Amino acid sequence: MPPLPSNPAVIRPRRIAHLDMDAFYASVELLRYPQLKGLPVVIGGGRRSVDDALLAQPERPLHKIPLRDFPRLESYTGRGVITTATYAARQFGVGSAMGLMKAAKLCPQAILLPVDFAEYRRYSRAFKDIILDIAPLMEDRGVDEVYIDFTDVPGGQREGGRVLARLLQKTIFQQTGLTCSVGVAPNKLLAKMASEFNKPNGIAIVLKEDLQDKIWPLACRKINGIGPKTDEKLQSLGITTIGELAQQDLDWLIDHFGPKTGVWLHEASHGRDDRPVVLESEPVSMSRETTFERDLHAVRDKAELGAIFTQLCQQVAADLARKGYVGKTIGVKLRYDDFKAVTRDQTLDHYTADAAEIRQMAGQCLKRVPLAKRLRLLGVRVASLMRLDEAQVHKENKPVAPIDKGEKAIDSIVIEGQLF
DNA sequence: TCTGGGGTCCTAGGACCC
DNA sequence: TCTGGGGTCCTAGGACCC
Repeated sequence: MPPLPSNPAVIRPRRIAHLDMDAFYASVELLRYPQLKGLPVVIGGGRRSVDDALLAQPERPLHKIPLRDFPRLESYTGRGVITTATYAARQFGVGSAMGLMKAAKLCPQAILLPVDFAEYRRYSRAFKDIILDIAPLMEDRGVDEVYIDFTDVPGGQREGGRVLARLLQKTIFQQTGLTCSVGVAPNKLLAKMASEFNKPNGIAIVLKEDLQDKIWPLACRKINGIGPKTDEKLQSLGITTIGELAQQDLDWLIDHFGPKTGVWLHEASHGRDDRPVVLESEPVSMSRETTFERDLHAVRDKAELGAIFTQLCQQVAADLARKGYVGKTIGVKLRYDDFKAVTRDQTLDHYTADAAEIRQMAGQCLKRVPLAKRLRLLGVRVASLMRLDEAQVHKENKPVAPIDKGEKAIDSIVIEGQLF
């Protein structure tokens, strides 16, 4: 067999960057409220408008609001969790995902700001547009993170990527006032780890030959994809660092973690990862869920639950419509007061984005779930999505069941539903 | 006064078809 | 008639990430 023709695009060593905004939500808030700089600030909580007091005086600019007018953590009651905490707040031991009530005990004087996703999304769009102008191969990984393929960007190979990383940092800071950290490496796996090395406002370059010195001493948990469960299992097997993981025999890893995870652990520990930078992707599902202010009972709180349920269905339907999708797998999610969760879903023979139809199907799913225990969360999900424009093409080819139930109001279905 | 909300991907069993 | 596969879809749960 003749040798395959060489493909320079494949052989060329990749330079992949991971760019991570520093303390993104907190930094955006500090642009609005610079008077909070250096203070313990916690962002989180539900939709209760803790900054009503601030907005109540529009003639007073935000940056002039005196500290005493900001709400404090100690006055919070509810089930929210911390989304972000500033460094000053972290000194007190509070951190991401911690319940606000618990945080209030550790640092009652901390200032509590509500999460303002609309504002964070604006800044997210802004910094991503800046990146796209400079380096067009960008993968969106959420509101504050991206991967960027430096390989073919002019200057992307200089100093291992440092020159381009510096340019991105500088431009983003000039245009938004926000700092970020960048890691550049031969692949996404290593780039992600590298971006943490010199936080905040740092750059780290990792080359293939740096594996032993820079990666192997790290805890296994630093690998994106090894979470608390896998880490615990690794620890129980006596493996703490990535280097120790790399020492393990592939067959031994497969025995303990299965073929897929076993191979992946082996590859990751050796710094190997050939995932491409993905520029565009289609959503798989859309959902809405809510945790109640107090646990609700399916029978005793039937009316309240029914109203919430309907609202969730309407929100999902609105999300689908706004983004231009239809779906055919409808499901519910419940979390009981003991925090155990269950899901039920069912697939239709046609696509829909209709609130009433979603409500009806979700109601069917709900009937298959035990409802003796009290509930703390209810969610509605639509999956198996298709873009609306494609769905319409399908519809022309072969007619599907009617999506529009017309004036058959949601209210009537709520009454008919017998859900609780 | 523990533990949000919105996602993706994987596994595993069963149904069903070829 | 019996046996054995493979492939795909559906469903439930769980790990993980931002």
